[in-house]
Amino acid sequence: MQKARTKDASAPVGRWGAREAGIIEVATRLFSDKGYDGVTMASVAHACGLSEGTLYNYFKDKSDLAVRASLVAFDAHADEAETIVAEATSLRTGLERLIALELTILLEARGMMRVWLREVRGAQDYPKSPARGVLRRFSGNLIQLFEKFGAFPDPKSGITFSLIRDIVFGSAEHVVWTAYVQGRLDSLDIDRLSRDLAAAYLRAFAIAPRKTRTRTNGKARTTRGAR
Amino acid sequence: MQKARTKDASAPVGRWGAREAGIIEVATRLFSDKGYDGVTMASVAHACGLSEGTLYNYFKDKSDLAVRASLVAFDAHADEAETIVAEATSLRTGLERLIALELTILLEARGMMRVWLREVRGAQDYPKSPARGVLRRFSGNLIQLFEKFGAFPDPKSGITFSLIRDIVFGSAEHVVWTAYVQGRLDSLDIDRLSRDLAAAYLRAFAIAPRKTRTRTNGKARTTRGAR
Amino acid sequence: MQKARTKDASAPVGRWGAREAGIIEVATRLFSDKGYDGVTMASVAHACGLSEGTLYNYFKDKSDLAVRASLVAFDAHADEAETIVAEATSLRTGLERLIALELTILLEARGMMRVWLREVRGAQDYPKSPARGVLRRFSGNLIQLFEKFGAFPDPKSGITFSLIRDIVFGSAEHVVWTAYVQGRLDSLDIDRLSRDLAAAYLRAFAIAPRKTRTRTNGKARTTRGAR
Amino acid sequence: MQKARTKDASAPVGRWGAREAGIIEVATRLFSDKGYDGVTMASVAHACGLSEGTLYNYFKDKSDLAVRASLVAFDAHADEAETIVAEATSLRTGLERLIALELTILLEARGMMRVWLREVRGAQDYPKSPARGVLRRFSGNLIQLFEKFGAFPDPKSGITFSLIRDIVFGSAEHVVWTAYVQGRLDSLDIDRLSRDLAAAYLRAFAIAPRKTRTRTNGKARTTRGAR
DNA sequence: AATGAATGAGCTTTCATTCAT
DNA sequence: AATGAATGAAAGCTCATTCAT
Repeated sequence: MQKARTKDASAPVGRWGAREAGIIEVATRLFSDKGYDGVTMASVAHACGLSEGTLYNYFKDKSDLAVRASLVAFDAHADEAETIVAEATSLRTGLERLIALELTILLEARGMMRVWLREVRGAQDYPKSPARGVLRRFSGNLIQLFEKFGAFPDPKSGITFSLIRDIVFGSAEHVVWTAYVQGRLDSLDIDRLSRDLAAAYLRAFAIAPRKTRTRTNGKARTTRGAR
Repeated sequence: MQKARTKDASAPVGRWGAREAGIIEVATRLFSDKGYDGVTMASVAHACGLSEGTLYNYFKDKSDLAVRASLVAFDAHADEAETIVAEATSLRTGLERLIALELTILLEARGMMRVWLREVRGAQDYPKSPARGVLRRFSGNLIQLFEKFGAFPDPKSGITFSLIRDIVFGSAEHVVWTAYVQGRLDSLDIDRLSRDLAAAYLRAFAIAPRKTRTRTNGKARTTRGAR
Repeated sequence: MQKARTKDASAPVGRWGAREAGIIEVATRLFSDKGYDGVTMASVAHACGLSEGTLYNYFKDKSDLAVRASLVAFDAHADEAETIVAEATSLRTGLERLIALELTILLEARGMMRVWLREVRGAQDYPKSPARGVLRRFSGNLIQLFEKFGAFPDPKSGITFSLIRDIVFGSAEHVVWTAYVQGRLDSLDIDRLSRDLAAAYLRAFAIAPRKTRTRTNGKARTTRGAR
Repeated sequence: MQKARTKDASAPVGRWGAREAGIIEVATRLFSDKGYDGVTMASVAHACGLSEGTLYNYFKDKSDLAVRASLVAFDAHADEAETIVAEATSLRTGLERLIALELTILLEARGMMRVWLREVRGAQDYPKSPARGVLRRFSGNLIQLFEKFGAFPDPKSGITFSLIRDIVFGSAEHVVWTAYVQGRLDSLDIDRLSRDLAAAYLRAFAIAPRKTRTRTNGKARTTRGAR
């Protein structure tokens, strides 16, 4: 799959990499706008100022291009998410920023998510490793945020980190989709939405501090402690 | 295939309806599995044991087939949802059952939702009335459930009914999708999941009784009753 | 080709003939409006209040229907032309009326002419006899009109009856077609056009009286002699 | 067929143009023989030794192919007509040559006229400019010929330039069509026919010199002035 | 005779992919 | 490496025709 990199590690790779990166950048924009089926290889080539055949020197086929573009996109997003978690000074603000990030991604790259889901997660035979890794890195940040602040859902509540992830990401997706379908994308107030959703989630996820963390006031303000 | 007009005079309609219903049933399964673009008219015809042209005796075009299939599916689901709301004795149990219904639908017809959104809601020229009506009837039930029990989100929380709908449906979709991708569909415990989610939502949606309702003891079992 | 007429010569034939005539009438209207390719057997059946299969009890196939309809139409037109010739009191007025008839036919049944040309005259294997006969009868009337008044083109002019027929019919066809394409059909003044064209033709066709007719003063003013 | 890009740098355009021209040539022949509906893209491709898809690299769709083929044909013809008018030394000889040209065109491309009328003049949305221009250039030459020699129909005769055009073109079309149907195409004597028709038309169109032209000796006899 | 659902060949068009240059 | 013309397998859809009832 991977295009045979030249033996020389220096410039050629860079050159080559630059060309590849350029294609991916263009393709990402197109996929985001029009979705997988709405993009033709010809349109990608044209937008790159290349010929169709050239694309096949860099990517095995259309699916490969989509997958690689997805990986790059998600990799970047995962980096942002990581930064958010690292810089977070409270669970609440961190959560707000993660939600805002997710909403922004969906807003800007609605189609890319579909591509990801369809081509990456959907393909059984695709080597899961890189995709898995990136996805894990991305959605894992949400969990790490909670762990960073020693916030764990009460086992009795049935809420798991996995469920939290589904709720946060699923809700965001549906919110954006609904807005899109109703033609309200422009009026989406991401900041406000993120705050409201974060607050709701913190109420929802019966959060309890974990013993490992030195929590003086332990049990009491679990929910509130999330502030 | 078989003409088989029964002797009974009213039968033809039934027969014809049966054929149509049969096609819709097959198409629903295919759309659910593969999505709109993944299904060809030829594949539907083949799966029905019919020729391609025959489909066009029953459905104007592919979009019409998808829309009609969606309507049938959602109509049935809307009926179920209505019953649930009507029979609900508490907000909590009603919510649990609505969530369970949604999870079940998604489990059985994952792709159909997409088809609906794409072909029905997306098509500007399609006579909105039936589609709109069905959709409203379906997703509206969630809201009606809350209203039935006089439960309204606190305006200060930023939570609206629209947001509630997005959270409930979006989360459900993502939960099922994740389970599907991870091959855990069979081990989904819908009942437990529904209970846990309902409980989380009731905590999340800062519910307050509404003054307009003359329910002297009102406040009592609204927010708290939801517990 | 001909549908097996029932043995009984009386009513059944009439009945059957009436049904057939009805179909032809409807088909003629449709062909005239939309042309051969613009008409589907289904549309004919629907317009007749019949089912598609029934048409095939009366007509071998679509071409047969078109041919038979053409024959009927041209037969009727030939009758009209015959009447015009029979009633004509002068070459000029007779010519005017024949031209007017031709223009009217083209105006009302533009598509039918095409059908005739395509399916009847174009088909090599179709038994030429009936079609040939009708056509001869129709276009032959123009020649008979000239003969009736002893008007024969001067052999030295190169003008033959065949050429006269081509000029008269060809011009009419082009006039109507041009008007149609330019959307001026409604403003066509058939009477005036017929008069002007007839006059022009009489100037054009160097007409000489034939000896057989006792018209002593014949030769001189050909144009005027045409009166 | 053969890729064969010549070494010459300017050649590619030529080559490409040659390929396109080759397709148009083949298509023109087919359209001429069978008419628009009688020609399938597959048949064109096959006749070119190309695959169907290839046609779409050169032409947007079937209509585009027909239109472009028409334009090429009419453009060439319009050039010829222009030359004839420019070189004409008398109305009579010019008219004879224009008629001969028209007869030749129809002989070679009977069906193309229909395609032109249907696809080019019939299409409202087609950029009228090139098509309009070519058509005007072509049929306008007939009128310009008359104007060149100061020959204008007598207003009282009802004959207009538009009608002259219809008569000349319509008659030619019908003459060729009749000959075709009767299998006499080979025996058409175009030169003689052109002379006879031109003479007839000059008798028919009550031609008068126009006052605007300073032709004091206009000498009255319009018919004769046309000589 | 009449029906009309079923057929299936055929149409136009798209597009991922290949390969000679 | 790059090109881009050529490919050909689908796709959605239409419609004349058939045939069991």
